Amino acid sequence: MGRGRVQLKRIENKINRQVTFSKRRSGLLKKAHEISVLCDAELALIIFSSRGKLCEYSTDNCMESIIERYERYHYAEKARLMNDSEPQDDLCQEYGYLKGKVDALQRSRSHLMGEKLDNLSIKELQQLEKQLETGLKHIRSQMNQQLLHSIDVLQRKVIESENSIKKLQQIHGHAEASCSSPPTFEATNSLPTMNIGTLDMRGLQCWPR
Amino acid sequence: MGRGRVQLKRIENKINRQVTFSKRRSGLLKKAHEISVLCDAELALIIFSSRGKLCEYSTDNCMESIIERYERYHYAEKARLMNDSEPQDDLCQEYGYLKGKVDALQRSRSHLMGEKLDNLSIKELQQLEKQLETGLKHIRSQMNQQLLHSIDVLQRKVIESENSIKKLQQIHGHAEASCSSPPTFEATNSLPTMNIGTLDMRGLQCWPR
DNA sequence: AACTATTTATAAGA
DNA sequence: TTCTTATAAATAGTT
Repeated sequence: MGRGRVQLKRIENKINRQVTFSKRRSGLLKKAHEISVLCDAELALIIFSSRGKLCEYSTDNCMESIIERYERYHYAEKARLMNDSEPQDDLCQEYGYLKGKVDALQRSRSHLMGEKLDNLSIKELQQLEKQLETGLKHIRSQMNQQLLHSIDVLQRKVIESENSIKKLQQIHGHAEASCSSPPTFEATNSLPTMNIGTLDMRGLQCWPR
Repeated sequence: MGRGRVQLKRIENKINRQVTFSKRRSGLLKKAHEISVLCDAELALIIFSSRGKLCEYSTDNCMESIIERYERYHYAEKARLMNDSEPQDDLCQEYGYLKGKVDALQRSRSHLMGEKLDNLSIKELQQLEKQLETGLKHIRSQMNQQLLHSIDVLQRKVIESENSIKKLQQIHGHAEASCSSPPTFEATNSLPTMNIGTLDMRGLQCWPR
């Protein structure tokens, strides 16, 4: 794209490289955002320039959770690589302690994700099951709260705008009172049936993050 | 690009969305590769389709090291913000990195346990829910396997002892053949219905730990 | 940072 | 899926 055909090899001129990088980076970020929105995909993009500057994009602005999801996919391999990692010098006790902690946390975390269960006893598995069931309950309750809150906020907004419209109509007389009244939204506590699993929340400004 | 102008919003038609995703994904991967080569940049791209399929690109095919670099970049910054008085040597950096990692793991673990959910979006909560459900499935399947194995071991033991008893009876004659024969256990593959969820396993010595 | 001649990406159709 | 093609979009080289 552009006046010359592009050769797929490193641009040797430093200035050119820098300029091209800047242009293409913004293009790439734009396209990443587009596919994310258009196709409902979740994606993460990490770019380090040749001078080491970081630039990133991630769907919903949650890079960490996407990286985590990615690592779940490759968990087995990663665990293997981490297992034969170096025996550290003990320059710093705290450092060793932290390393152990990372290991322990990682083990605990994989158990919670239903991985690496081979060495667990029936009793431990039962405990884990109970733990996950409790966790799920909390998560669902939290989801419910957020949804209800969003609905509440929306209801208030609708009522507000309805009131504003009524006031405007009163001020301007009732010349055209019988036509083009806005649709109304019944503020009721009985929510209509909704499939939360497929509810599109992207436009909704949810709870304080 | 193409025959129509593109609206930046989710494509509602499922087929269209899928096709567009496929096309744009390859475009994105191509551009990612190009900027990487042309501008000597290091980059990582993770794409999850709306149906959860993973697709990835990374410079020099080393996703993990780029992710690690990314995390170090952030942890370093974080550490610097937290105590900008520290003279940073390598060990301290490594320490800060591990500390950040512990934080991240701890957060992830809490989320999996249904704790500290306040800062999660609806989307993240839904992801978490799905993750836990998958984990539970694995755990229950693992439990089942262990239980079936224990039962198998017990059955074999019972059959062995029955055989031993029969042999002893044959050796010692049939003087009292009609009284006090031991209860028999039918070695059958069709297990009786059992409620695994409430089965009391406390006395059972299960499989190698 | 803008401009613009070109190349490239891709939406729609087959 | 894959190909074709008209058209929108990106961008290389230039100002």
